[in-house]
Amino acid sequence: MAVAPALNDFKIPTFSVSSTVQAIQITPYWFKITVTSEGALGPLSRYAIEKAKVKKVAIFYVGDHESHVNQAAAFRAEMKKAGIPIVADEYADPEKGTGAVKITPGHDFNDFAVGKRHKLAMINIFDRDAKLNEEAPEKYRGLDRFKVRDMVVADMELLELFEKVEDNAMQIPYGDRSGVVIEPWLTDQWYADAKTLAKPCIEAVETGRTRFVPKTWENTFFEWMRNIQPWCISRQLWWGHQIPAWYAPDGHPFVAYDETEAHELAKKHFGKEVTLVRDDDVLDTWFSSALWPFSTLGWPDKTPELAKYYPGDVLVTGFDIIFFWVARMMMMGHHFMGDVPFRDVYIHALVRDEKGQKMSKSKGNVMDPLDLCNSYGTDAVRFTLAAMAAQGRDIKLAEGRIAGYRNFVTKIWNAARFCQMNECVIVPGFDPKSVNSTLNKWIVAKVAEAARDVSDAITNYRFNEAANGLYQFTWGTFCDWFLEFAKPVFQGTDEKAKAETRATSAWVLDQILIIGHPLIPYVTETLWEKLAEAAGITRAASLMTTQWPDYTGLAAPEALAEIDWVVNIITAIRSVRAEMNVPAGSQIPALVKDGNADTKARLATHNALICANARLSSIDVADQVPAGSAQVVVGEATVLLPLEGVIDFAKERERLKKEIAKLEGDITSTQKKLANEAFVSKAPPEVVEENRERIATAEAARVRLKDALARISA
RNA sequence: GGGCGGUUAGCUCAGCCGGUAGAGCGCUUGCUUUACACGCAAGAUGUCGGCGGUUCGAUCCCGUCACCGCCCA
Repeated sequence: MAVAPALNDFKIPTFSVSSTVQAIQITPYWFKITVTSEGALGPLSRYAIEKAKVKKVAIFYVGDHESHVNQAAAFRAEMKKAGIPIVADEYADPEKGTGAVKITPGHDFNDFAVGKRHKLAMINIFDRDAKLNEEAPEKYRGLDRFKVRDMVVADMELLELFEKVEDNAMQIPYGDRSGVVIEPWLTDQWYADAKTLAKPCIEAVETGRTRFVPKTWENTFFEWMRNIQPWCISRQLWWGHQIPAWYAPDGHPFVAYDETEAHELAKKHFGKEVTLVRDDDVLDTWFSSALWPFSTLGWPDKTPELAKYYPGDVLVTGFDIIFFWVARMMMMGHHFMGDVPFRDVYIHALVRDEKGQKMSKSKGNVMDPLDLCNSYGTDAVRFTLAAMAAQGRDIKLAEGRIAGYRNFVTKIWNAARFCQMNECVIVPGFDPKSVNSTLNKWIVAKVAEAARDVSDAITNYRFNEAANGLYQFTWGTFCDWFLEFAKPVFQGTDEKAKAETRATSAWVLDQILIIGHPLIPYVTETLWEKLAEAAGITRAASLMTTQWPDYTGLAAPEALAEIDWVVNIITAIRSVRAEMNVPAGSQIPALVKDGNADTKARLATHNALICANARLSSIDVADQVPAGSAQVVVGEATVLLPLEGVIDFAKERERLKKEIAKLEGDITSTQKKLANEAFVSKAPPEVVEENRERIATAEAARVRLKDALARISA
């Protein structure tokens, strides 16, 4: 064993069980300790009864301790006669009780620290079942701690030394599995020199050789590593790596690589062969686990895997593991490999239960991911966790969220089905740069944008943004608009356009699978295979090992502006229809007034598309406004829906007034801002300009809306 | 007691370098539009915890208070 442990004085173990601290009412007992004829020193506070059986308690004073001790000289002499030391220590609080308190260094963490400071005897009064041992007065030996507590009270009452019992809330640890109060218990343990091991790890984080994401977790790491205590590596379990320490008959320990070496050491020490007994304890789980980054790669052999994969790129883990695993892996990595085990440490959110409680196996409040997967699908669960994995925040897992993302997975499946029905088959060698139709250029550019967003987000460990980017593109852009716009093409007669749009659709779907794969691996991998099958091709690789594509050179600003305009005009018309309660099924004509050249051209090009999606019988350019039209402003133009006899014009007037009022509110506040000289002179010019444009746009729209209002108010 | 984080729509949560707030679910209204009702379309909803400060301008920066949570002692 290369990390030579030192036999430490003591450890106060809790048998490696996890415990929950509960506040319970316990009852400090007050006893009268009458020492001499000069009188009682007074009741000792917080006299935890089960510890009082031992004669050799230490009692100490605080504050003005010299005078206290002098005053109590007689008491002190008496205690000394009984072999009980009195010490002065800051630990006792004179504000509470009498300022004098008995301590039991062998049975309390704080008392242990006081005991060490004053070199007091550490007396253990329990056996491993928490029954009283031979250190206790004879009548208590072999009896259970709780029973003895009652007996001591009775005995003290008999001696008329019992003063009172008080209620006092205290934090008591209970074993999570046993449900029993856990008692500190003195045993010998092996320790590793954590301070030495920690030093290079601290430096690694300071110099950025290991990086925490989010950065704030550095503080947690530093705080712990800089104040690190010796690491107790002994565990009293029946399984695990046994501690490589052997004891001679006189108790002298030999730490060695194996038993043979231990014998050699013993022989050197004693000058003869002796019988050696190996320590029963096993190494702390974290000790063994800390070897993981390199032991899994073949260490201690110098394997090619070790050379290639050590150090790793990233460790993904929870913050509660920073103390345990992360720090330990770094210690061991540095010690054995001379380098950090990983470059980045991504601290992910902790998934809590619906009450915000940390899930724990021993607590039994774990939401079984398999159950969730059975209900919603594994992709939905995985996607939900990614979507909620915002940095620096815990996740309270809500099932509604999972159901929502389950729908998303279904949506992709249905989109693929739609593509299949429309013969959108993968065209080998398809070049997205080569597409001619504006619609196809538009979606290709949108793919590039979405892929870049998702990719950036993943690179920066912003998985929620990656999930959101994929979702918005797939559903909000590809399904809601592109496929809808592709429908007339598929049903049309322009074979050339049909072929290109089919090929483009298949390509886009493929890109969704690729960029979506890290988040929803199962549905994407399945579709990846099915789409290839349908196209009669063989994929070069499974989706999992497919290269992330290069999407450079796919931008198309003009196509983007053109189709975005189509989207806007359709949305605007739909909105008016819905607000005016135009029956969803009825096809109505529309007219466009005051459109510029661009608008007129786009209107001509996309006429059928707009009609189909806005449920229009026709849409044409018009100079005249028919009486009784609902009107909506789209950019510089106004769209008119002649609805004489169909709609309620009082309602339409209200609608227009409401929109005008909204615009006027905006205009007023922006004007106010621009009237502020300080703003104009101090704000960045582009911000000032932005506000000027805002006001111009709003005013233009207001003019058009007012016109519209005037037309139907006559 | 020390440290860290949180408080944003009914719920669960985003919001990067200060420039008039977003998502999912839920809700309202209307849809047998031949991929999808796990759907489509349209909509409503916010004193960005309170109070001060810095700034031309604060959900964002600073201070402070309140409440909630976590870690350590």
